Amino acid sequence: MSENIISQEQKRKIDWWKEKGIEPYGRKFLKQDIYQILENQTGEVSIAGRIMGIRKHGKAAFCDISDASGKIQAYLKKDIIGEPLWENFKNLDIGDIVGIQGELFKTHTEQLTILIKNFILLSKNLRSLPEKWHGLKDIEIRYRKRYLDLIMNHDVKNIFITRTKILSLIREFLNNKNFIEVETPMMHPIVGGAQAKPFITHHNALDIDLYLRIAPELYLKRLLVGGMENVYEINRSFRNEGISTLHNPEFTMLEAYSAYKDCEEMINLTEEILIYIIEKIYGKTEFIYQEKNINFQKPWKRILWTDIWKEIGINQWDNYQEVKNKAIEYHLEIEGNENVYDLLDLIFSKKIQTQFIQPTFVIGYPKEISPLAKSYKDNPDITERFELYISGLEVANAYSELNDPVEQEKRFQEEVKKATPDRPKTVDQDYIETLEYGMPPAGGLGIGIDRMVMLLTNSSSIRDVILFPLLKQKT
RNA sequence: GGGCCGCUAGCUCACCAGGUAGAGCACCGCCCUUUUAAGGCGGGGGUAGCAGGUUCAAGUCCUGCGCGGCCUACCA
Repeated sequence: MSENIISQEQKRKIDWWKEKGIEPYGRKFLKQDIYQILENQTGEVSIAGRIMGIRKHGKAAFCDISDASGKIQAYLKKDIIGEPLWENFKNLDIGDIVGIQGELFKTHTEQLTILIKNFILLSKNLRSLPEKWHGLKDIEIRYRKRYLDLIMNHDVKNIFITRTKILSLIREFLNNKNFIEVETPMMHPIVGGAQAKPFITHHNALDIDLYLRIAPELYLKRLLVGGMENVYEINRSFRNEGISTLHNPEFTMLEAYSAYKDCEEMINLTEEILIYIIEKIYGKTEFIYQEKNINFQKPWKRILWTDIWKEIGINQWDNYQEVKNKAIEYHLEIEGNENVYDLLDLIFSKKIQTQFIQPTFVIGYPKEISPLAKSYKDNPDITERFELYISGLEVANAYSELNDPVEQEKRFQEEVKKATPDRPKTVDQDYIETLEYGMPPAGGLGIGIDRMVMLLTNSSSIRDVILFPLLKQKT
């Protein structure tokens, strides 16, 4: 891909308009939405939009005009608009933005068309649009120049409209349940709330390093202490890790917390939210993702995390040798320095998770990998936590929140022992102090919005649901 | 980070036994007043991602680099 240079022809055209005394970049124009016109089908109309096609026929021409709401054909006749406007028209190109006034009629083929009586150039396009038939296919250009992707590829626009719709539906659902939407800091003095490498930035006036948040969790739970019983945030988190079809360095998460609830109630909430959205988007509780039908009719499958290991023949999930043998049996690549949790995660992500096509709650994760979750009363090694898998993708993570400050401090200290330079860990004393004031028992839920949008728009890459995914700069 | 693939006109793509670059759309000129991938005739436009190498000769073969895609490794 090379930076294209504005051609002599295109410069000549700009000059042509200027010489005519017409500003090629116009101003406010009173327009109707094309969609409305297509609905009403009659009368004098005024529209504005981008010229997507021109078919000239001697001293007449057809144009396709498209705006945010739709696309309509316009017909131009020299003997109606007169010589001067006809000359102007000859200096329009595909891609120009114009305002048009005219009257609706139907062509011989019964196509609703605007008979142009007057038009005005509102913005000159100096670069030729991608090819009208094949459109813009180059994936790199589609991501780098998303505006072209949106102009040329109708489906792409729909994906982002659906994304916005999903976000409104989530807010609508939670607001109706008396949840309060809040905004918490994006810049954190201490890394917390998840296991991930953070981005580091610096505040000059305070002369301190700050971390872009990897999760909002600890701030949202401070709000539980403050008496907000149902809170949520939908916003970006940042993780300084690899980029893939499932990972973008900045991504959007929903985190919701509900006081006096627990993990089990978060399962209900998760089911309700998803079904609410899916029914509003699809009008039913199932849809196709990547050629597989996914059915959200309740009850959704539930499986205990500990039972997963029994099912594949591991008697003691915390028996390192037994787990390692299984990993070897599966021909998984291991380096030797993994602990038992690493190996379990490896087996899970390679061999187990991909099988959970239908919505599946995996319930009861070990304490060691769940530092913010409350343990079961009768089993201190396992926490009241679930992850939801759909089509092999981890979509949600939730648990009963640990609200015991003494226990939380111990857990933090264990985490600090696992810290690496890449993944700094600090005991968040301020958070411990917050818990010391008393946090109500609560359930917390996190949903990866981008992945959910992927599922609901049948997108195979996270880049297809993020308007401007991070790409390397071209040098 | 590793593996595979791609990068040719603004866009979509050809040419690939190495012989000095083509088509369609877009753009320009002429003809055409109900087309819709409108049509007809003519025209302009390319340091073939970048840098080396092999060769009489490289878009084509080799090496390195850049960017991207897919797979793979870690976080959601």
